[in-house]
Amino acid sequence: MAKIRIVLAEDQTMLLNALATILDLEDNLEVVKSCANGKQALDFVLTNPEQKIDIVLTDIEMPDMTGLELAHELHQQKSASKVIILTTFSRSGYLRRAMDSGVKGYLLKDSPSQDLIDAIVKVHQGGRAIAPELMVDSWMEKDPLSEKERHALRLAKDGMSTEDIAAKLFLSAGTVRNYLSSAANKLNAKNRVEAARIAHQNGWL
Amino acid sequence: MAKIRIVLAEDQTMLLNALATILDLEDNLEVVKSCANGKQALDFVLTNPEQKIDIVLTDIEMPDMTGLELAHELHQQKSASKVIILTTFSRSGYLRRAMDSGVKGYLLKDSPSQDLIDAIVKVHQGGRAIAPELMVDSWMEKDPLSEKERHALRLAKDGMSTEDIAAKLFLSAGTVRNYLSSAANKLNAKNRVEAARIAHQNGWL
DNA sequence: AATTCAATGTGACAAATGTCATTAATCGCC
DNA sequence: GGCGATTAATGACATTTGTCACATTGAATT
Repeated sequence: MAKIRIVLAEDQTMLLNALATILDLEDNLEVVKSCANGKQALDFVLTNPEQKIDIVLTDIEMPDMTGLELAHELHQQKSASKVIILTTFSRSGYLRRAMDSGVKGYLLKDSPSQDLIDAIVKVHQGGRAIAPELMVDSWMEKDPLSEKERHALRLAKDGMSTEDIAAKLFLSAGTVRNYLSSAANKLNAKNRVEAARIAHQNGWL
Repeated sequence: MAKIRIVLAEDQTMLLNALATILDLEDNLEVVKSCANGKQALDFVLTNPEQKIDIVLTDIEMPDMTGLELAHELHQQKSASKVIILTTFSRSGYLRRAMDSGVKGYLLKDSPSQDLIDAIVKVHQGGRAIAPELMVDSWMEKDPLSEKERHALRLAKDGMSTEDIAAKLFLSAGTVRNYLSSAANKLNAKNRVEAARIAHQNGWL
């Protein structure tokens, strides 16, 4: 029987190498390519359709292109390759966005490597594989923030002043304060810093 | 020739499993035990001296006991086992503390897995192995913060108000503001948030 | 006992932030 | 054209934060 053909995308080289090695040890799996970011993986899959990639296994937070963007693009292009997300973060916002992009599997780096192998097989056979931790709590509410609020919060998180944020977003300082205020209000935070923390934890930034 | 005997400490199970597998594939290496945090590794090494562990390979940020604490303890107890740190973060503060605890190797998870294997052998032979990225920039200045400043900053980072921080540290609000102000001043930050970010990036929190 | 020193606290003021009501401009839509 | 919805801006005011000069306290040193 043909092996399951896999592309990896993961920016931690150590983990990328290690995963490639252990997956290749399985005799029903074959790692066709290892990529350091989503862009590389997307290019490879789209420009080499003859490679018939079954599974794209990807981290989320990576430079250049995140795993969520990768999944979104593949979905748009109606690629036959199925995406499995492998990430550190159990953030409900991430899971939701992944689901919206037709992702078939979502695992945490906390789980044992055997789970990953099981998930790959399961997804290849047409199933789904979602880490149980995620089903439990965090399917809940969806991102309440507007685009502007999100952008302002992202900058505020690093300690930028209202003025600086306003300059960067081409808005007036007052408007920025309004956005940050309403964001904090939506998130039940006492100030912009707490708001940024909450949004970040939920994968909304 | 006897294999190099290794204990692993890493809280990401996926990476822990994967590392154990690829290191065991090398015929001069042997992974004796895999631990999910520093405490487990410390216990194992100290209570089983007959195991003659050559290398303790550990992550830094882990629950229960960090890799830096583990290294410190082993150093205190004059253990013969040599410690290699494997971490995501190239923070000068971490490297400095590691060195102070007699650590022999400090690698980044960004490097290829072969580097790790090389480093293990090199350290076992009595050498050192420090990721080149670290030698370059960040050996520089040392932590300028006082204990109080550090504590206050740590709380401010999550968005706590001056009042709340004061309550938690059993100080007056004014004192807390003084500490945060002087911390921001030392770090050339414009406010507490930026100060916290800088301190965090340098491994001083 | 007098002196030094560090840690903590206070008060006063400036600057930044949070909150809210209101207005203006723009766009889609009937 | 008129209507509601969205987006941006403004002004006013309260609260929080940043800065600094200056007590107060207590422990350590002389």
